[in-house]
Amino acid sequence: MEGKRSVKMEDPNPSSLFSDRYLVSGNYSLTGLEDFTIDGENGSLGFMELLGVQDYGPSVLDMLQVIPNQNQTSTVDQESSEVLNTPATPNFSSISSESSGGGGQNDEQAKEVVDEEDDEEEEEQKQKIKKQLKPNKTSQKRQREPRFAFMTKSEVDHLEDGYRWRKYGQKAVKNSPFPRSYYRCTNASCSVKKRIERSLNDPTIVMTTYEGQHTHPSPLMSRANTAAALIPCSGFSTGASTATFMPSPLQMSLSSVGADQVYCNYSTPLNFGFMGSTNINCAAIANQKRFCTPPSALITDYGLLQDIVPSTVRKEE
DNA sequence: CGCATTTGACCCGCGC
DNA sequence: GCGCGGGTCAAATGCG
Repeated sequence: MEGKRSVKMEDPNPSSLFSDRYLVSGNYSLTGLEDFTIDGENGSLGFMELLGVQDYGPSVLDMLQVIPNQNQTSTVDQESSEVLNTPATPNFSSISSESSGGGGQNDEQAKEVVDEEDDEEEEEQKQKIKKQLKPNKTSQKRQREPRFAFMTKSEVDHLEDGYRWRKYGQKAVKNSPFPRSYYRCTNASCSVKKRIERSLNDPTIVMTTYEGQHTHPSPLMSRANTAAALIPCSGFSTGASTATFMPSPLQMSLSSVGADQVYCNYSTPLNFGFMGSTNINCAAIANQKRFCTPPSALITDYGLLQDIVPSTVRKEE
């Protein structure tokens, strides 16, 4: 276990570090995985709350909140306020596309003959089914789950976060050479989605946007909850310390991902305590850490705050 | 064989 | 109304 390290928010050149759009007040202390707090102006859903992790174990991010300035993010706030109370409704409506009519064809040949027509009819039927389903889905304006985005300086796009994800889509992003990937939680009863894309401003930064709340514990968490919580990666105490705020150039990313709240983490979200295997986390962190900006002189006392906001990212818009 | 990924098609909302 | 871009679906494909 490492001793606590305290860091004052105003120490590492806050004017350039933190966007004026994201108000943060108070001091926070950096430790392995505990006693890390950042006080915003108002309380709202925390990252882990939205992920539904808070019920399953201790987390640094339980106490971490980044509150956007309301003036600047009013549109986002409005949207989020619309959906915050929306229960997570599973999207898995079982549609039995089997032809209800059936019409038992005993004769194979007759079946083949009819197949072509059936194909068209089936297509039409499918279209009808779709159209019938549409109003149910869209009669009400599609409600969006609260979103959380955070940024991670990482070589790999898809960061291990303790949950299992299934990729269901990928789209090219306008004005960006990097595609956006869409993932859905593999748990059948869980409708959480996440999007992953690389920052246009800094390709080494991965923007991960979570949408919805997990309705189940992390698969890894259930196995290695205690171990992960008790044995932080001592070699990379960045788990807590890298949670930070939106540098100016990346503010654009906030709007692009449509997140309600944004966490910025230039190391990795991997060792946030709620994660699973410590070994896995450490390895991943070690791998990703190499892409962080060297922290120069502040690494001892200030953790990796300079990692958090590399100078290259702090350029003006 | 089961599950995950890929990828083109489709749908929808929004701005003009 | 139309076009564009974001988001999702689902068949095809890959992989262990």
